[in-house]
Amino acid sequence: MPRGVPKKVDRSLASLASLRRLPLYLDVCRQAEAEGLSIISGTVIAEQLGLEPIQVRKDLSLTGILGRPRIGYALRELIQRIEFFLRWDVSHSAILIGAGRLGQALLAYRDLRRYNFNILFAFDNDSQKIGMVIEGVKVYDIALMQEMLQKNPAEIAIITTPDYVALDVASVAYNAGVRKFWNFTPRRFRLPPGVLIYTESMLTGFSVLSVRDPTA
Amino acid sequence: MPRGVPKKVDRSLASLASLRRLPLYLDVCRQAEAEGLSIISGTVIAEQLGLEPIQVRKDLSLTGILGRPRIGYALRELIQRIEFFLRWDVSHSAILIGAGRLGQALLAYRDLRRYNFNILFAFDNDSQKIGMVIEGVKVYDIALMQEMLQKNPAEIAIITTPDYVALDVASVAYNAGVRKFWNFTPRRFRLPPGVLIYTESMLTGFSVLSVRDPTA
DNA sequence: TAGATTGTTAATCGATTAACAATC
DNA sequence: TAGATTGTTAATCGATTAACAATC
Repeated sequence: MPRGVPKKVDRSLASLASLRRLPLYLDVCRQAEAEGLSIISGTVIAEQLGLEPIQVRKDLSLTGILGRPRIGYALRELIQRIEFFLRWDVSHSAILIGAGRLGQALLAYRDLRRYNFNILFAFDNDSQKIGMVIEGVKVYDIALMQEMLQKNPAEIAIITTPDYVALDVASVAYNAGVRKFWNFTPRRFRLPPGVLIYTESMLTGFSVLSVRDPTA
Repeated sequence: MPRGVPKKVDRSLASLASLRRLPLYLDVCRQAEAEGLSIISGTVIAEQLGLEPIQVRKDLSLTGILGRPRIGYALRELIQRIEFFLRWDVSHSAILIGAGRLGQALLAYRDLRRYNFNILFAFDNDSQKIGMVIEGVKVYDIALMQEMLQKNPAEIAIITTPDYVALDVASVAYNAGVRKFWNFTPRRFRLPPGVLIYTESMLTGFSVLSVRDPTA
């Protein structure tokens, strides 16, 4: 195939499934690089993840990278292209709503930070927590959220409140301009069109674990 | 279509996608029941979740339920059939490895408890935490894990440790007979065949939130 | 060179959606 | 009854996998 021809990167071409696999490839690549390698083949990536090589190649082609037959992909370039494709090369600002145990666990999640996920502020309604600094992030009174968001726009709102207030706090953030929500409560909610809500439900993991047979 | 004919329930027919939607239906049904309804149609469920009615009907048929044209499904029966299909009608025993903030958040996750997810013990290597009782679950020295597991078999091991010990603690649990793992660390690991590992990675959510356009 | 790996085009597979008779 | 909803069969859609020429 012709080399040196830049391919167009179209993020809308990526399926949800591909989007979920790309971080896995990135992880394998980073580890390989840490081990001193400078080149990696799709076959090797596939092997480490228990996937098919063709699937890896197809996914990687989304990033526009061109590999060398018989050799593989240049590691550094591949890492950069995956990060670029996922937009992890630029900062993503976020606020955390609900500074309980789950929220605090997220504040401490190293990999998010490493990939430019920046939590600006945390909010809570518990006077015990207000004023605390957790993992370098200060906790503010939730009553100040709308005002603070208007002064400091954030791309993403993380919702780690009790579920019965999820919609309320999300609505406030929405009114202050937030259009992406990362919902960790078991309650799903809807907002006006033009909003992206990604819900992490523990129940999906539990359903897979209870139904699937490990020996199958 | 013929009514009163019992349909066979085959859990292996369910795709991962269907398995993820079933808890959503269950949630809608429980809410409807709480509101005093005794019947619900696939159309209404679909509407509340923003899905297509045909998809809901197809998924629900997995549970073997038969609805009535023009009417819908009997709520109580539907709830029971979904719970049965997901095996949430029987208890699932688990141990928690790593009683940090994330682990504690899971101990407090009400919906898991409600669906018969039973965390028997927690383990940690922090002497500060050993002996504590969190949400009714006692924290033991991780050195006791293998021994305690052999006396009290658990179906699932939840891994909420730092990532660099994930494989180690999983191996111990594996040797003590655990065959299902719920991995909350960003590190993927492999165990011998015949093991089910479900990994919750925050990076998948982040990748979707950073790439997808809310207005699209 | 020989042979492994890439990228593309085509085939397969599986899941979603459409169509529609049955029926409450 | 008329019309909404079910369950099934068929069609469509999209993702995965296979095949294979190009090539390092």
